[in-house]
Amino acid sequence: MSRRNESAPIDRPTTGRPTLADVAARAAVSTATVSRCLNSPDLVQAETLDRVMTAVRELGYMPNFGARALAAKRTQTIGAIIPTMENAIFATGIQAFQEALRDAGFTLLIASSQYDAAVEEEQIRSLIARGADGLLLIGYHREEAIYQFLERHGIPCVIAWAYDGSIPRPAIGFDNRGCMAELAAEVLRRGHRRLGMISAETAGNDRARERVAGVRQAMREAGLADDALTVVETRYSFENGRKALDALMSRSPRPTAVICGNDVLAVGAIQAARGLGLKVPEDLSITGFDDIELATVVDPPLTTVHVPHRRMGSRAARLLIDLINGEPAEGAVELHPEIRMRGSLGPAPA
Amino acid sequence: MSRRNESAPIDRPTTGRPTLADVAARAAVSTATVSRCLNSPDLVQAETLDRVMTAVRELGYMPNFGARALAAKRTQTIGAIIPTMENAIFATGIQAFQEALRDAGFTLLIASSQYDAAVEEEQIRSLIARGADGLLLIGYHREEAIYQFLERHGIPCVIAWAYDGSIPRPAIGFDNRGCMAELAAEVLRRGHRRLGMISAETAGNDRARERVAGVRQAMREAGLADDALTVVETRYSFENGRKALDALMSRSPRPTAVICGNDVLAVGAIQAARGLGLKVPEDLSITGFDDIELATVVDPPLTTVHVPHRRMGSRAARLLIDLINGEPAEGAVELHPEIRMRGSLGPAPA
DNA sequence: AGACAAGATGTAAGGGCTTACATTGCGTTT
DNA sequence: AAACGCAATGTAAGCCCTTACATCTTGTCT
Repeated sequence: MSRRNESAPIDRPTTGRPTLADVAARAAVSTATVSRCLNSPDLVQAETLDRVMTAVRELGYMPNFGARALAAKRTQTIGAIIPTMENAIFATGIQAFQEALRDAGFTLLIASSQYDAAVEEEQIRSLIARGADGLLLIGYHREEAIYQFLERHGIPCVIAWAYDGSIPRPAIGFDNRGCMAELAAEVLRRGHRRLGMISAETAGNDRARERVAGVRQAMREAGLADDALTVVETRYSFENGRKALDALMSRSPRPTAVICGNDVLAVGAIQAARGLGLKVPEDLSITGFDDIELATVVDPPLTTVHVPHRRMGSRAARLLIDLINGEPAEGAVELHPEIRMRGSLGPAPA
Repeated sequence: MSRRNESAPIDRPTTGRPTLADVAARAAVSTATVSRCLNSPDLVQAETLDRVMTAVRELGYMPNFGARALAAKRTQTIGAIIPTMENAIFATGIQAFQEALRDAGFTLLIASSQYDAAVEEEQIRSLIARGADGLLLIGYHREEAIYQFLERHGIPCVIAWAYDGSIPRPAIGFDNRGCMAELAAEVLRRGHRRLGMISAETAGNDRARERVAGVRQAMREAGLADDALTVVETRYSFENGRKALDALMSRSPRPTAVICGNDVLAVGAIQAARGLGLKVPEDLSITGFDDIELATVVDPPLTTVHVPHRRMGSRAARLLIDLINGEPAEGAVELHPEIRMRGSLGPAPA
């Protein structure tokens, strides 16, 4: 008679998922002890721990997340809602965010809102219903009621990809307006006087709005009239960048430089310019924003604003975890992107 | 005295999330009725329904996901584990998958495994612990024990991005080897006799392995010796594509065509070729695989295999939902990608 | 009018886990 | 040797839902 047979509990169910009770029975301890082995192993004697963990392994036991969340009122899960996963803009930052969370024992749940406020709201509810201990959201702009809702539920929330010192909310990001103004100033310094801008849709997107405002600000500072700028709004995609550039170039007089709200649009714009037989930057300068990997892959490489995505992601994680643990968090954090001068920006044609 | 005050329950807790019981009290019904209003509204009288839904709204009630999962033993949630979110390869397909799921009332949970089998396994467990009703996995290759584990737990699972008629498992994908063989045949037809290949790491990646096998198959069929092909393995990224091309070109004799395991590597390769002063396709032909949007953005545009990502995603969703509902599912589905001939492939230099 | 079916609602038993509190068994202290 | 404190473990009360079953109302049929 093998010892293994002896120690197997009589009534071990052979069907369905094993539960804490099954493990407890097999290890001949109470469910409380099994729970402790799993959650705070230092409270339990080495020998007992060993016996329990063996049983866990033998049964292939896996705690039921729902039950655990119900009993413990926390889930070690945090949720992030990003506008889109279709392009690389958020990928790097979120990746870093996830890595930092994992190091701290948290799991990340990601949802994408397609830049739609109603979808975002639904997803906030869904993530909270799923027991998210905290949330990462992109940009400040959303209905006040949502913030109140989060507050009422005691769900900490960090804003990323935007920074506004005047808003007292945990955030990590950068001054979209200021960065874009800086870049636009560089463009103007090169003699460009008629500008085009391809922006993301500004409705419900404060980052896009701020970037447009940044260009206008630089223009005012350079003494240019508002009508020296033509703005086209479109959704992020190569294809839309192409179309938008065609639209800008069909106007007269043509702009000599086109500032794009992000790199994806800028790459589309470069391609369209090539299609029109325009040389970049000799005939037309084009700039981007974000500095995704693609920016150095196109020809000519893109002059753009380098956003420190990885740093933003990992600090967002730290910020959020501090908030969840009730530790003193550092409030809003401002990062300082730098302009990367590359081949797509040149002097205005004579 | 306002009616509102009258109808408010005495002991309505003012703190924390409202529960079913709070709603029930406020609407003066039992918790069972509230539950029915939420889950099968047609079982309940219109007037009662109205009263309950009003209470739900007034309290901002939101069911607790964990409790619901515990009680109902299903979650209307399905999980997907993809190798990476860093590039666009899976983005489109997953997007379509998610949309189809949403239409059917399911929520998608996404995890990324970084092409690491151990991470994938951990994530499978985590998704199941979270109560996923079904799973989407990429490619067939993983330990048999994992499939048994899923079976034991009764979790339906669909494989995507790969199709192998000889494996009796619900799947939707395409014949990676066959498609690549077809493309390679086109390359050979143009007179190329010394080939290079930049592949993803083949360890634990059956799609990558199959694609390499496809190239070899085409070569054998054309009567070429195995050593006419040099393969470099690397992880997916522009940067790695660049380095790999440099490596291939430092050999002698140089290949006249480089077949890449996917479009991201191919774009990197094109860029590196430009850096070496090589003209594509006059001096060197380069091909990709996937036909992501980027393929038409580079210069020259990429000859590649067009994978119908959206179709694959939405049919994967249907397949999985059928399995979950115990309906007769259609087993493995084979899609037929087409080769897209573009500028990056030309005749072998004289 | 009485019997009965069908529809609407209520009652209460779990579902798997965590954790406050109770119990047990030691080694120490005096 | 009695008293005590502490470490290790057990007991059992929830956490918030869903749902089988019981109960109560109506309306219909004969």
